Order: sequence, then structure tokens, then C-alpha cells
Amino acid sequence: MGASVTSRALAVLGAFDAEHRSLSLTDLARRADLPLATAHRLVGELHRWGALAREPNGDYVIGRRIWQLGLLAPVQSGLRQAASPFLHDLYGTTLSTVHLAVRDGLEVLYIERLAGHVSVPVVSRVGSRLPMHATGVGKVLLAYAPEEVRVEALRHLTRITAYTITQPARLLEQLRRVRAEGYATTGEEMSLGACSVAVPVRHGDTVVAALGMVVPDLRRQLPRLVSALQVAAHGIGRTLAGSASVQWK
Amino acid sequence: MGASVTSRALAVLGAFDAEHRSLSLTDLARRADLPLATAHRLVGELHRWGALAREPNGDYVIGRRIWQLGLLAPVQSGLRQAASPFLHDLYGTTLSTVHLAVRDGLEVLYIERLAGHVSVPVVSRVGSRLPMHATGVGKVLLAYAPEEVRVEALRHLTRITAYTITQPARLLEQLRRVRAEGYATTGEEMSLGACSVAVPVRHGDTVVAALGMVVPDLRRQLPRLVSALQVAAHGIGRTLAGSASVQWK
DNA sequence: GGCTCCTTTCCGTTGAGCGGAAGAGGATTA
DNA sequence: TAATCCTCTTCCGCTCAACGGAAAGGAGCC
Repeated sequence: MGASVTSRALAVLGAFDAEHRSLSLTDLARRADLPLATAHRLVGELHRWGALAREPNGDYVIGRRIWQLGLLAPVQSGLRQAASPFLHDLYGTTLSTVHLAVRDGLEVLYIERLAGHVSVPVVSRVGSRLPMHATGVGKVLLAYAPEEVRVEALRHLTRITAYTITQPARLLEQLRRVRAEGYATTGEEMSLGACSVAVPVRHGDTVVAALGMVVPDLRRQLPRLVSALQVAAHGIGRTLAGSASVQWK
Repeated sequence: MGASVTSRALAVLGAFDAEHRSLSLTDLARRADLPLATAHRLVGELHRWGALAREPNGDYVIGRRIWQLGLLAPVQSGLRQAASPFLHDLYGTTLSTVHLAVRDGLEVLYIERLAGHVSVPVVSRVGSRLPMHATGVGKVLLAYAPEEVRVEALRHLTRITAYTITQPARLLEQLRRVRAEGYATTGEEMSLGACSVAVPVRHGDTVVAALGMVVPDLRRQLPRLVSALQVAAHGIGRTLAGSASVQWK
């Protein structure tokens, strides 16, 4: 068991997520799986430092200090900056929700998003993670991921909607097609009523991110969307190549 | 001395700032004032959890996990959202650098910024802190801060440029004027060649933030800028009042 | 090879962290 | 008013995890 103080402190921080932005001490202890007295001590220290803040009602939230640190993370700097104008362009011409994601471990991490007005149920948020096998950007990232990642990811194809692909063979076949055709699609595999298209963003010849779009229906406009996405992805890639030092593993 | 494990782990995180986004283990140990072996162990744990990431060259940077957590911090949600459109409007009509800041302890914390092309040396960044007595937004926030904050802040008027105000009496007089006239100005007090104007942003009748602008010269256009800022600040305040639950202490 | 600088591993000692338990505060119910 | 049920905070003696000096392992340079 991770019983080190550090891991416990981190477990406290890890108790927060998009659905739990504010937690009482007791909740925090429960979610971090710590004895109350221990949680109390850790939380106190985190609070004193500014990693946590208290709301008027006494609940804890992530503090400004963490927010500041987060801004220093390189997730954003290079890629987000480079992508920003292209995302805006894309949004301008398609008026659909567009987003940019990277692979983090076996999940997709959304690092930028522009939300459309259109009424499509969009589950992604900036900073949220989703499984790779049920999202457009995920399929792209998986298609170009190292072999061992793909193998591992195929072992956990959890069902989300009735349309989620849960057979490894079928997904593998799709990934082969993604590589061949240069784009991925989904049809209500993550949430009903939402389809998506995505293309890889390259820096040199490695795929560093995926650029995706969510729409209510694909059939009519697929070619148009794919080419718009590819143009944008190309532009982002060019910007990246042009900028000074970029650091992806 | 802060010798607790938690405080040491936090010291490691605290070693990062805008000027030190990437640090080697040795640097990290030096900056956090920890023995190398200790730093090594802590950094290892932080890295394993995702609080830190490694660059190709082995240096450490803030990891994605922290970035994600930062997005959950309430600093942004309410205020930033409410302010965003007004900042864009302001930028559109003035084409100057505009920014939004809150008070955090005895410093100003910039939470949003739109940078102009104009060649003015702007030192603020989103997430950075600056002293209150040498910035426009700082003077505003100080003018409306609780008495004890003002007393404490006046004890450390460190000189930054030749124009920085370092006499408590002079600053107090200015703060009185800020309250009377509803805006604050600076003239090269933070960096040479940069002047600023700022106004308070109110939520109900408490000042929750300050809205500021940086320009090369104020004399010509002061009234115009002040009224533009005040209109925007008002708008933000109204949006805040309208939105559901807002949590500032 | 010999040097310097950085990273990683080892391991015996010791004091910081642990957490059950008890107390304090507050809200709701009877 | 007292009883009940929360969650939060403090206490304190035991123990095991964290500590860090030292030494080994790399990597790069002259």
C-alpha cells in the first residue's frame, strides 16, 4: 500500500475532480481513504501552504497556489498556443465544438476546447480525461501510439453506450483504417446523439496530439470536416516546427 | 523549521515559478533547500503520481496532474468567466494590454490578461504575483482592502524603479484618492516606460477584483480609459450578481 | 585516463507521523 | 432543555517510515 506521507498528501489532492470541486474534511478523508485524524493533519498543512483553500462554509477547494503551478505546466505552453488560432478558425468555419487532446497514459486528456452553441451532448472538458476507445481523438492517438500502449488499452474496452466498441478485433481494424485514411470517427460510442471526427497533429513525424470535432451527425459533411481538420492540424504542426524549443517525450 | 514531509514536498513544488519552469534534480534540491537524497526521494514520488513530469533531458517540470487540478480551482470559474467578454471588448476598443487581478495575501495575483501588440514593457502574466504598491490594480485592491492588510502592506514598500512610491504617507494619500475618484494610476513605478490605470470590480458592495490597463503614456487619454474601464467593471459586477452561486471570502 | 558534475542506491538511526479515542462545536429532533 | 447525531479538532505514546551521509554509477569534457 502507498502509505508514504507524500502519497497520502497527493491522495488528498487527487480526491478532487470535476464532479467534486469542493469537499468537506470528512468527504476528503473518505475519498482519499484516510483516517480522519490523518486527513485533518494533512489537509491543514496543504491549506497553510495554499494548495487548498476553504470556502465560506468550511469546505475545501483547490487553492490558488496549485492553480498558479498548473499554469507553468508545459501541457499548455507550446501546443495550446500553437493550436489556439487554428481552433478559432475551425470553430468559425464549422460552428461545431472543436477540441485538442493528447494521450496521457491510457486515457485521452483534453487540453483545449471551444464549445459550440449547437445542442450536442459534449462530455469533454478542458482538463478532463476520457477513455481512448470511445472518442475520436482517442482512436487517433491510439492508432499512432506505441505498440505496448495499444495492447494494454485493448484489454479494457469498457462499454459506455450501446454503440461503444468493446471487441478488440473490431477496434484494431478501425485503428488500421485510421492510419490508412488519416482520420477517425465515432458514432454515439461515448454519448448518445454525438458523433465525432478527429485527425492527428504532427510535430515532425511523431503524432503529438489529436484535433477533433463533435457533431450531431456525420454522414452529410464528413469529407468537408475532415479536410478542414487536416488543414488546421497541418497548420498547428507547422507552427510547432517553427517555434523554438518544444519538449514532448 | 518546516521539517514535515508534506511541507518538504510542497517546497519542491514551490521551487517552480515563471522563471524556473524546468529544473534539474540538483537545482530542485538547492531551491527547496533539501539534501539531495531527500529531494531525490520526494521528487520520485511526485513524479510517479504525475505532479511532476520529466523532459527528454531529465529535467523536471510541473506535471499534467497539477495542471488538471489547477483547472478546478475556483479562482477562475466565476470571475474569469464573467470577465472574459468584457476584457475582449475593452481590448477591442483600446488595443492596450488589459488584465484582471485579485488580492492574495499582500500581493496582487493576475488571473486573466489580454496582451496588446503595442510595445509597452508588461511584466504581469496570468498566474504571476506582483507587489500591490507599484501596480494600478494593486493600488485599487489595497485601497479597498481591510485595514489590517493595508497597515501590513505599507510596511514593505520596496523600491522597484526610481518612481516607485516608498513613503507610506504618500501611498496612503493616493489610496484615499483612489477611493474618492474610483480609479488608480501608476507612472513607471513598476517598470520604466509603462503606466497603468485600474478600477475596482464589485460584487454587491465588496471589491472582489481590479481591472487594469497598461499603456505607454496616460496624460492624453486618461478620462477615456477610466470610463471604458468603469463600464467594463460594472458589466462584470452585474454578471457576477446574476450568476448563481459565487464564492469569495 | 582523469576530471567534474549530476543522478541514483544503500542502510542504520531516530524522531516525525500515526490514528484511536476523547472532547468540542453545531445543527436538528423530541 | 436535554438527547441525538453530525463533523471538526486536539491529544499523546508507540512505531515504522523518512532521513541523509556516503558511496557507487553515469555522462560529458579536456
